Amino acid sequence: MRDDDVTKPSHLPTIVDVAAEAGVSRATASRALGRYGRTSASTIARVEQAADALGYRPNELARAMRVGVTKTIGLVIIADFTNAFFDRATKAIVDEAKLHGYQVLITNTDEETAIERQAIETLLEKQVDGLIVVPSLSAGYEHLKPAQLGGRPIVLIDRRLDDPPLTSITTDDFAGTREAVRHAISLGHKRLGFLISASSVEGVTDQRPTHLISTVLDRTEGFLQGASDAGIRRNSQHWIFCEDKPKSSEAAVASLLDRPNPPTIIFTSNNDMALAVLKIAGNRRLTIGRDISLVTVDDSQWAAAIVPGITVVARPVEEIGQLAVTKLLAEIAEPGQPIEVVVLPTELITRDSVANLYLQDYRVS
Amino acid sequence: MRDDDVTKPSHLPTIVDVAAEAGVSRATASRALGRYGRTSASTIARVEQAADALGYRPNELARAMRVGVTKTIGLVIIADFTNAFFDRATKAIVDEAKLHGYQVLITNTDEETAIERQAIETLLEKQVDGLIVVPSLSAGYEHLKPAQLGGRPIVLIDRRLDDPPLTSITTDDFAGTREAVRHAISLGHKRLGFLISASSVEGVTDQRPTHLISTVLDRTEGFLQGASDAGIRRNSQHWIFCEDKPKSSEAAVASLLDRPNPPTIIFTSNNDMALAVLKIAGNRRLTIGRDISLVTVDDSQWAAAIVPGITVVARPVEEIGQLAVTKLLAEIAEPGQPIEVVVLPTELITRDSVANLYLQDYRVS
DNA sequence: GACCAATGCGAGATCGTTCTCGCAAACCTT
DNA sequence: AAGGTTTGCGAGAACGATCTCGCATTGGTC
Repeated sequence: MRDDDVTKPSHLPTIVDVAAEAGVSRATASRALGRYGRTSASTIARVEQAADALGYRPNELARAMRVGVTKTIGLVIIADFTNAFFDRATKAIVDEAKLHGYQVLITNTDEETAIERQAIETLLEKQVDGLIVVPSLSAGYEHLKPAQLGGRPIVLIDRRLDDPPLTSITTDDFAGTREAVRHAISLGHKRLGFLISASSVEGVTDQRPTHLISTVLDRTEGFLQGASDAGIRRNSQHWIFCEDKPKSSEAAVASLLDRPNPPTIIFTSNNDMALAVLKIAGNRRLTIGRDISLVTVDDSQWAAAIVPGITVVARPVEEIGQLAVTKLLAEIAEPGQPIEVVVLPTELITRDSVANLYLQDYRVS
Repeated sequence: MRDDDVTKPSHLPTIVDVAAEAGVSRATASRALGRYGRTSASTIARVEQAADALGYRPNELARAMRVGVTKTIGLVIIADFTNAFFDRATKAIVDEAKLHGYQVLITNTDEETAIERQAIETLLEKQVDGLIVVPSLSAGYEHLKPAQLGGRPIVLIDRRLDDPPLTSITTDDFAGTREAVRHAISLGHKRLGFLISASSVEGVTDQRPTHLISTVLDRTEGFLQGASDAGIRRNSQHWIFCEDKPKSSEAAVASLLDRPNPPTIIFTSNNDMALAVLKIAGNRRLTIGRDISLVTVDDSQWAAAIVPGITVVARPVEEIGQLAVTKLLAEIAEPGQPIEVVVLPTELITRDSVANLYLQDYRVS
């Protein structure tokens, strides 16, 4: 470690410094460090010694430019890391990528298409090798078409898209929610409330929005199917669509509860909305799992820990992240993989948030 | 939009293609697009037209190499995005960075120094302009010294470090937890339980570990000070150190509760541990805020929504993230800023998880 | 000793930008 | 009309790596 001939003060050592130190040419130094071509053992040793004497670190930018590969993938996710899904997915993706020697450049759209478009643009300019995106709700997805991506592969998570056909990793939310509804019905619930997140909506509405992201759509259809399978009449189903914000969700819960013949159970399409139910129930001194029941999509630590435990439709979030990365890297390594729409199964985890009405008929109003 | 003269099938358009299309030189095209130097209005128009006819997107790698700036910062965080702190911080950092035209390359160490060192190495090779890191517990921090960083600025969050003196953004956890203890004591609590996260520990122990990260240390000291201020005797303080894992935390809670003269309140040093308390309390049919009280550090959505609401020492997490980014960018823009140790205030948010023992003396065993 | 193959190494091109510099044409100014 | 100044543009170097190619040297074979 010859620390300081202070000839060039800043200026990080480059490969030419290493070459000079070892008394060889740039080419030889590169070959020695990169272990390709033919180099004698002795010069390899000399170059390596020179390299760490100087504290040489290769400039990945230069390398990337030459070889055309950055070993970086871009992740475009909607903003809410507080959302139980996206933080777990992010972690899984970062970890899995690292396992394969990739790093991830992360951006978030706030569910806004303009930002998403911009984010993808920037990522592409930074020459990411591929993209993982959860597409925000939008009319047009032209910016996700292969041509716009400069041939760089992309995989979608959480939500599928029909128009530009793309590989996506999703879950069978239809079956999952249908199962949840069946479970509730088997416990005697007949008046069902559905609290559906719809970012396309302002505030709260009974009207079904024109456009729902696939995840929400599947959940909605699952609820519907489960209910109609059991012969639940349409007027015993309480649908309500609301914006994905605490205020709106809470208003929606309140309005559900204030209806004549209110639901005995509320299904929510994500964790944040489940919290809204908890909050309003708490305000009204209603006990979850007794006075009002609750099932939500996505498991979380708190859902398992609190009393009563919340019954959930659990999705294999980590698996989604891992699969997204492996599929993406496969396509990067060998372009031309078939487009794949992966649908993973969900799991109903029953805890204590749905009351057994057969054991407490007297309580039902 | 002349879509396809299919002369060169792949090969993204570069600036020479744009120049050719516009009938000017590379230099002129660059100048026109980059709006520097002198270029006539008409050629600017022509070049721009050519650029978007071709769908030209600058290669940020090449640009970065030339100008020596990547507009990218590296974030090295410990793994747990599920941890209420780190996911919020990440979001805040990503958002704030975007606001300034920066993107963030994210990696996580699993609280392991070797991984942290490696992660920083990789980030530096990718030529990030600066680093934000939450240092993992470790003996040596040589890899955080300026020399090892090639002069690139760094700011720490969540935890401060004494040895290499570095700019850090932290909170006054000492004062925060002391206030929490005072609050509990004012409500009649005299037997205090402290559940302290210590990643350096295996399982559960009463012995104070040799090394605690600054955050945990401050909280510990704060508890201690609060207790001794009120004259709480040492043998009424129940300390327990445990690994930051669900299993260990739950074991620690159980062991606390099983002591002779068990604590009436448990302070936990993070959210995950608070969940452990909730869980064990639930198993034992103990009601939080009545049979056992709870205060934790860090607010979260669930802590506010559940019944009873959890009293917390809230930290301004988003502000930490924002400040970290602004300080870092300031140093990037103008190196030589003084080292700064920012300590932000916390806020005690009282909800219903700590029982008022003066109103229910009869319940105290 | 002559020929051929194998080996080790260096010169130089390349990736896609930016930016300095100099040159020519156009534009004043007197 | 002659000089100087401005303006617009292009040639070419630079950033820091990789990698092809060819040249010299070595080694082996008959």
